[in-house]
Amino acid sequence: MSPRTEKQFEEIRLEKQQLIMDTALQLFAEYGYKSTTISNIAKKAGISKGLLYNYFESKEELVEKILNDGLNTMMSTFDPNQDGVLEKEEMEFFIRETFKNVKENQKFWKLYWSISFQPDVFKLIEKKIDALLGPMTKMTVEYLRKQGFEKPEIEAMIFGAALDGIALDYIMKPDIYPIDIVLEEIIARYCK
Amino acid sequence: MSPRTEKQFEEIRLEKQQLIMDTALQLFAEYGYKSTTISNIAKKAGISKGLLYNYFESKEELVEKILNDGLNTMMSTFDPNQDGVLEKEEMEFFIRETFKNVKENQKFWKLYWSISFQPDVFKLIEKKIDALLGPMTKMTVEYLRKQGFEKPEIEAMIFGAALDGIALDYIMKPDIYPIDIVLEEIIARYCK
Amino acid sequence: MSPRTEKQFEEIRLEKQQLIMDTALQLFAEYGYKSTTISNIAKKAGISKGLLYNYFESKEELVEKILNDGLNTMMSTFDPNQDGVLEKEEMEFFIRETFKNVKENQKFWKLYWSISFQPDVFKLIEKKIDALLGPMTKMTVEYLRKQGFEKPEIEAMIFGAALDGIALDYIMKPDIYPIDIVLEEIIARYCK
Amino acid sequence: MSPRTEKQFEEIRLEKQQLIMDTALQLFAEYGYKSTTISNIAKKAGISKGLLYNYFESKEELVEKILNDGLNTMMSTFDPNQDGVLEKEEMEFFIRETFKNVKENQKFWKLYWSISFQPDVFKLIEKKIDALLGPMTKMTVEYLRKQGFEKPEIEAMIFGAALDGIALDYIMKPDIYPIDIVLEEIIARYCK
DNA sequence: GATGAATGAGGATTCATTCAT
DNA sequence: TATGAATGAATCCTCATTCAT
Repeated sequence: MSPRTEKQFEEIRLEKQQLIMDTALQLFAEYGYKSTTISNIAKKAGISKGLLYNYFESKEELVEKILNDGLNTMMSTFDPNQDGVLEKEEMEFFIRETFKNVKENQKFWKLYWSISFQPDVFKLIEKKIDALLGPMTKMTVEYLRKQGFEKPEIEAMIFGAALDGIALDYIMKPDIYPIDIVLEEIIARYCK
Repeated sequence: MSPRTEKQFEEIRLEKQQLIMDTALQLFAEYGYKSTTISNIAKKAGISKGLLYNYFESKEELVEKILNDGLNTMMSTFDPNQDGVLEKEEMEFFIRETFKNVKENQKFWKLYWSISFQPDVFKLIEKKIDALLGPMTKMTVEYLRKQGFEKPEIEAMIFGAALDGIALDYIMKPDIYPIDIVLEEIIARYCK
Repeated sequence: MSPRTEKQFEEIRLEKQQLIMDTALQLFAEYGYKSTTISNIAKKAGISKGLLYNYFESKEELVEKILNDGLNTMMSTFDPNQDGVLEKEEMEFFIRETFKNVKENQKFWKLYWSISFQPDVFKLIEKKIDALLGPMTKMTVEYLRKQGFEKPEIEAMIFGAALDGIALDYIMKPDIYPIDIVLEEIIARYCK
Repeated sequence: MSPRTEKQFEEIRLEKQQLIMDTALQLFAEYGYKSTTISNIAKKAGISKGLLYNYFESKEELVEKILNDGLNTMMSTFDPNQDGVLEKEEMEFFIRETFKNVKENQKFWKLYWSISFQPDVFKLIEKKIDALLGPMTKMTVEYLRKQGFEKPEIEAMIFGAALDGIALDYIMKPDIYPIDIVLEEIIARYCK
């Protein structure tokens, strides 16, 4: 009879918010952002449309939060000790973690790539992406220089492109892509 | 009412059809397929919506034709003598042509990538893509084996991923991406 | 569980009810009835939506009670001795009281006027308004006749319109409208 | 078989636009702006919802255009020779025209008054109203001064309030309000 | 061939109200 | 008494597509 405590409400909110985000991510990844409707999400999550708007102000805010969450997870694996310098072990760790992340969060990556080509949605995370990519590239160049690569700037481009391409190819055919083997080869090539 | 007149009509038809496809591609690339409306296309092409439907049965058919055209262009550069075997010169030619194509048809590639993550649209060209990718991979593997790469299957994956990734990175930042230098490096690495 | 406790409960109930009505009136006046949501009211009053429905059965009942309260306050200033006849002093008293009321309850008047043009809401108080206006007009006519006006029926119309118009103009620009001066002029003209 | 000419299209557009505006005004006046839905308007106008948006970008734009049209009509009757000075005949003309307008366009005036208390809608025409009212007041004051009124500023307030109030009272009870008689009395009082 | 008015199903969003706790 | 999560009908608006001219 007594009302729920604040803590109980907080719990409900967190759980339901996560449920909505998970469901939305799943559908966004499967059908694309534009082709997924709020109705679809609500139905699949087993809630009403109205409730979704109790948790997210708009479809845009929903996708933005999903993207931010995913990006934060990814960021945390790059340069863990935050000293601006990548050691060989850190690079290997980063590659392994990134691909572990890609494997575990295929849906996020599908969404991310798909969003990349829809300016009206991509703008929501553009700044964050830029803030993320700049330092990563710089540190990668320095790392490759230290590793003795002759043209580290170009190599960084190729390295980055390879990672992007591998992730992409894997995402598109996860069942048949031999990602682990490819991954070991990349590590052997760049972290020796 | 001479035959010439009919021929002219046919020419006009083809020109207008091309105009519509060009305009649509431009908008699809800039705003995404879903965010581009038939009205936008018609207005930008300077024609009426009705006329557009005189040339294309639906928005889907329009994008399908655009994608098919682009894919055909690309296919023609791979294994030009159609003997199923890639020589070093052919591979170099293919890489150069592909990237020339990427540079010249950025819009097509943007559309292509964006479409890749929208199953309801991608299904329109899925078969064609698969028919294209299978032989390409096989031939690339053989090529790499001939070139003396130890694990040609894995190398083909990395090679393909690198090309994909480079194309992607370039498409997203065409103004700052040093595509020519990266390209020469790739050729040096795979066509020596 | 002494009777005092119950009385306190009752007091709390009344206080809270008043709080809700005050808050609602404020928002109705500022944003209009339709543009004010139950959520807005509850948040501004610092209570939950559920509690609001504990005090009022619906948004309509809430606005109805607010309007009734305001009208009752106003009625009490007209013909205080309830003899159906207006003396000069009573008329002056009425005018002064009315405008004191208008100045003190601008929000109520804003709501009242706004409601007047929304039949679905106005119907809630229509009867009361008619019951109020009929006698007022009649008594005003008699008063003006006694005062020697030639066409008291017409004059009553003009008199009423002037009061309405002044109230309206003041409500819309309360900071710059010289209501006191205008008021004295009206009194000078009709209560000499 | 041949397409409609531009002129024909223009005609259709003008007619239909007017139909929509007329229908909308009727419903806005009868039920209020917020209580009138786009569906209501479309159904009553015998068109589809979509078509309405072919003519007006939004419900707001629709009401804005209706209000602007009505205000323009009204403006044209004030100070017809545009010399910034009101002669007795001009004032009489203005009063007569205004009330003719009020009688003929009751719906517009109902909408106008109702809108006045909904800031989110009123803001659409606020500037225009202010630009209209300033000069009108000033010219009225000068007129009253010329006419020998002792406190022309105050009289202008009362005059304006009376006109507002009369219009309002008439609008609310058009069937029983003796507007013509009241009007003559006003003219007799202010244009002698 | 060419036009753009017209349709209507469908999508995002709002909000009064209910109800389990 | 008090809370706010939850509902769903209703609202504004969009857009691929059709069709009379």
